[in-house]
Amino acid sequence: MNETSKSLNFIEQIVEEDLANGYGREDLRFRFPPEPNGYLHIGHASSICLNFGLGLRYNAPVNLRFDDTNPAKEEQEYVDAIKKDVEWLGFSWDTERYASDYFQQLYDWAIILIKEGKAYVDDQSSEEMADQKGTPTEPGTNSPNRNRSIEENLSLFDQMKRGEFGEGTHVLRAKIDMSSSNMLMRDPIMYRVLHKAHHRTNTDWCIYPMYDWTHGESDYIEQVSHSFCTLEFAMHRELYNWFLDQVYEPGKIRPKQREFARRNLSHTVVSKRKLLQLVEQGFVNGWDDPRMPTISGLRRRGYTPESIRNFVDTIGIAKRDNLIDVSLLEFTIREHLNKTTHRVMGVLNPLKLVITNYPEGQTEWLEAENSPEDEHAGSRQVPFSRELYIEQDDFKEEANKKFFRLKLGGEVRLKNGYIIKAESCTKDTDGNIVEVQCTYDPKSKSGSGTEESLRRVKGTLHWVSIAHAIKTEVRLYDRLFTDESPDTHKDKDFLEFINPDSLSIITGYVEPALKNAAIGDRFQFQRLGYFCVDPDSNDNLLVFNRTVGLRDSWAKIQDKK
RNA sequence: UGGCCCAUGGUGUAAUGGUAACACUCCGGUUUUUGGUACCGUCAUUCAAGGUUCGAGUCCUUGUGGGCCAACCA
Repeated sequence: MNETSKSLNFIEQIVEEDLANGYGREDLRFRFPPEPNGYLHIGHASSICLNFGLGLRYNAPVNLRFDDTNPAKEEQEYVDAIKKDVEWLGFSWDTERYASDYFQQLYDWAIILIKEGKAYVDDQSSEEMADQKGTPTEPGTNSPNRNRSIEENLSLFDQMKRGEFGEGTHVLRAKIDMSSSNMLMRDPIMYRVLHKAHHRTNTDWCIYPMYDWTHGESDYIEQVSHSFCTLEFAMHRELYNWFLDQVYEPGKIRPKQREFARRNLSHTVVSKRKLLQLVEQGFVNGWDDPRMPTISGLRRRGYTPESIRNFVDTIGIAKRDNLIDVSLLEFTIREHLNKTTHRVMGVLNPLKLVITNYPEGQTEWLEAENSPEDEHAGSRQVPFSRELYIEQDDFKEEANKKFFRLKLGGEVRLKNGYIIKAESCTKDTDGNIVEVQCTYDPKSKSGSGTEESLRRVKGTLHWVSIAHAIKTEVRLYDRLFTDESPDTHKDKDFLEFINPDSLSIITGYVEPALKNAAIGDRFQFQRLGYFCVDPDSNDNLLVFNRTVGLRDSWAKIQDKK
């Protein structure tokens, strides 16, 4: 990681400035603080790479802290998935923390606040409190309970803790300023009553701290130096600092919150709430559905950690609203897979090709290069015979000069094999071409060095020998939404933009070398794209996911017509 | 009609008062036994108006546009 020539993003600059102003390098500490209420998505990858990247850059510890203050939404399943995803992306945390580890400390501090007259118990309804809250343009009014005695507050809060009150009946509020221009400073709630079991503390508590009261104090407990979050928390900073003021002791590290813009990806949604909706309402088959922008979905789709890190690095960190084109993500995965995958042949829309002058029953094993990008990748043998499958798109009875593929009377090379010439074709009663008959030039075998083998023909087709091919299931994915920014329409729900054709499942035929492919293995199906073996595969059936297609300039030429 | 934040090619990000650049996309071309890859090239950028300065994308003012803020969510 030689970053010397690379410019710093504004977050890195903040750290650099602190260092320049005397901040101790050894005092640097960061954290990645997910709430375990859903799976991590590509947007989180930015935050992960930012925080763990800072840790790597400064050799500083980075904690993985679960922000688990709401037992109503959080589950162990999510904790496990998050840990797996962070590790898979290639990062190691210093210590695994939970905000729930700090419930006792938070409670003790809350008692102090009450004793200092800085917090009070309110037993009004949420509606009443909302009314008193005012609006962004009008100040709020004080709660009638705002000036309860310290003794009464202590007693009430104790009763809350002991479970004597029902949910929604009592809260502990910080006494700050009901007329602040910042709504969050209008006596924010610190604790609410929740008679729910927590995934870690079980039923030890029935009062749970709110985000604002928890987050900054957790940073402080862990002595995190820089606490980076997304822009929607910018207004929370004032409160974050106010809460810190209440507990801060000189000499300790005082965490600093700064905000950056979350990354939006085109043609999808990057919000745990909306992704959960897609899962729960069955628009996708789970959080790791390959169409999901989740880390687990991308992993199953065939994305590599390297490509995601490279993507994140390319899109950078800033403060303005953004909508990153998914084509950039596709570029980074193609870039990595081009260099790392072996080339194989598979046919997705088969058209039977019969080589009429090739001996019946004969099989010949042709040598095929595994990767033109890697001279050490070696080669393999591919069976060739009289009856093959080629792609339906690769044959036309008649076509103009721009069509480099097979047409009647025309020649193409079969990749790694021979030059063939289409002689005739047969059709079914509906006029669909069902078979092509051709002849081959026995002297044109690839790599044989003969004059005929060196002849240049414009088109090269991939193919499989019908008798040797493995029948597989292939899942083709398209963008999940038809709109580039489905959740930013004020008058329309994002679900209205679901792409009904985001998944199509077809039967494909691949060369026998893939017989022993393992789950997760990635390949380039030549001329088609990158594919990986899905976990749904079993001994009887290989299932492939198309990670991404190859760039297709022929398709572009077609589109123009 | 309050507060906070933001504004650089189609997209994203740099330029830290001194020649506006990089990547992706788009378009065109060269090479090619993948219409892939690689390589070359074209088009295209500082929201507006004032001000400070020898010099402003950068600093100041005002406007305009966009985002966020009134969950016992995070």
